[in-house]
Amino acid sequence: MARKLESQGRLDDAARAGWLYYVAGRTQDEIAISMGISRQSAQRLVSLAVAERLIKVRLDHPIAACLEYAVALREKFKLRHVEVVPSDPDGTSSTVGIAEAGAAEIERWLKRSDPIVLAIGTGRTLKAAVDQLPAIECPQHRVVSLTGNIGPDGSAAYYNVIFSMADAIKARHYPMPLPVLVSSAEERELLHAQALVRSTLDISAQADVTFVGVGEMGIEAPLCLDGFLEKDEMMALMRRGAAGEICGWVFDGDGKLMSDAVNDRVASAPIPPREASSVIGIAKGKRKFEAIKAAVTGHQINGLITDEAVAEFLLKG
Amino acid sequence: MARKLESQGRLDDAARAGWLYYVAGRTQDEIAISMGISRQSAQRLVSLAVAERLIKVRLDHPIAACLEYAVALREKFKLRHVEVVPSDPDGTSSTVGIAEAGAAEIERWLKRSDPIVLAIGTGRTLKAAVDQLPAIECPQHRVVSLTGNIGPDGSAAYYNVIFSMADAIKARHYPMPLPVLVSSAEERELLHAQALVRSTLDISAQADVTFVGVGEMGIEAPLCLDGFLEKDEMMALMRRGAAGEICGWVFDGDGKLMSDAVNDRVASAPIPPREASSVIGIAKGKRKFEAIKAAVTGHQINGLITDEAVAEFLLKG
DNA sequence: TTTGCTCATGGGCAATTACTCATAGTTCAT
DNA sequence: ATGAACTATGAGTAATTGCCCATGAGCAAA
Repeated sequence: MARKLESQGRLDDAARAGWLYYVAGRTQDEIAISMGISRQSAQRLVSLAVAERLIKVRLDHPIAACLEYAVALREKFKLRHVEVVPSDPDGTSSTVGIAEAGAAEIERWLKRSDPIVLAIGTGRTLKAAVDQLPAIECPQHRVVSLTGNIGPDGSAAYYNVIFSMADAIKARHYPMPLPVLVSSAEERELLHAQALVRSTLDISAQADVTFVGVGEMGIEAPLCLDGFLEKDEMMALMRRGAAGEICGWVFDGDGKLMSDAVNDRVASAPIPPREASSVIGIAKGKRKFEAIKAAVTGHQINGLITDEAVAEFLLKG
Repeated sequence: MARKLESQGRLDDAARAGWLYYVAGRTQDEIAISMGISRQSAQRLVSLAVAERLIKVRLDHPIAACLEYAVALREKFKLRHVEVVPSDPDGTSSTVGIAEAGAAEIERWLKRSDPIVLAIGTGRTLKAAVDQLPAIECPQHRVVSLTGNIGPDGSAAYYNVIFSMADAIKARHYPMPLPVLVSSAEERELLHAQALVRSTLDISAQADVTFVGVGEMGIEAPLCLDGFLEKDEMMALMRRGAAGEICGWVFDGDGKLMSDAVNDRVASAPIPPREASSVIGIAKGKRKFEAIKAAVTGHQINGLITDEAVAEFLLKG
């Protein structure tokens, strides 16, 4: 009884100390004096108030929700790095917000003074992110492309990510003079045997960090729009369970790379190992929901930069 | 890049840093590393988040002493709702603590799903409370001002409570384009006859809950500081027995509205009926002792949010 | 009464945070 | 272009806080 009252009184004191500290903004010394206790006791009361969750802190800013999503996603999918940007309610652009966040993350890596190998995929989102990079000279790093920069018609690349990037940061760069998809597995072997391509592939395998887009399936998918896949090929792929692709590598709903004729024709470098390096996907948008979910589920990527809408979807299931 | 965007981004960063510091409990060093900035910059962002009121702290614990005071006050003055916050021993601010408590109570009403009419007075304390409100959308409610928002010199309001509030909660709002005091009873009638003012008055009479400040008498009183009353008018009022005012309505030591020339000039809406609705006063401080006592004694208010010092005073007499 | 346990306390110290100051970069008016 | 005014930055330092530990009070069981 007395014990109970005592500890009740202690909680009251904790509440009072916590109030004086967090709400009134007094120092623990002042609190100690006004409550007639030692500073250490005041400190204990304040931390007790926190431990007992008497003190509720909340952040009144759109960012708050994003940060909470990020923590939850990192936990749920065992990711190394997650960034969630606020969704633009009526934004139609698929790159606004996310591009800036992607650029900021790329920049963080570039600012390192020790030399790193940075691998880059392709796609509209990635291009938008790279376009946000400021001109910072990083001659110590190397940038390597995972995917070819040749269009299906033999023309130069659509989303010329690596050249834009190298231009901005003045680093050595290793493009891949191939299309994303070639006509057969045999052709791929032939092309990959070329010395130039060979060295690019070797470097890509050493990547410290990789940034890739995540492509969805469907007749509006990048692979179709850019002419690498015909509509009927795409439909067939989807019937076989394809959920999305990264650098052309098609995976199913569990995020497993498919044993499929299409994957045999992918000329891109393999996605660098997720165990040893950071592979960060940059993607958002309703159309990519399933593709992103599959990618994180199957650990095709171990980092994700996305928006609130995607985060909600991923946490819901 | 636009300056606007820059400072927006800075607030975002501040929010992020504040969240990491207060909610996630990281040190400023860790935050600095993860955001790629110096420790000092991280510290600045955290304090910016506090300064910009992005961080809201509240104490979720009825401190025994305060709770006892509250019960005793509710009993003694037949009040519907009493809240007592701890006094800050040597705090000079007249709003610290009470503003958060006021905001929490306002929030409780706003969270109701059935539409209500919420009436609001004016004053520094009320403004401080409203500034603590988070952004919650309550389009079902209506907010009406009891007092004018025009200064004695014709300028816009001093403590623009209702606009701040409407801004935070996105509800329909009905301000009153009048000064607190006009020159004569006749002018008041004339102004009150205007259609716009008329409808605001009608709505205010239907208020489900009302939040008001309690003003004291004296040459330091709000009415004087804000220029509505000259010093000699105030002195005369006090000689005639004035003890305090709510929305400009002056009452005596028993809390009875005075039959006085000054009250004939008050352009505010009448205080909504205490029998049918909650009228909650928010006030603390030694200078307001007598005014608050009169207000609760005469049932000008039937709810009170105040601090320990006032509670002790009210219970002593 | 003794023993053994729990727990609050205050001292001391290391970690963390707040603040001041000098400097470098920017803006803006001349 | 030039310089004043302003702002952000990093270093350095003082203030504040967090934590470990030895101590002793309170209390229940032996």
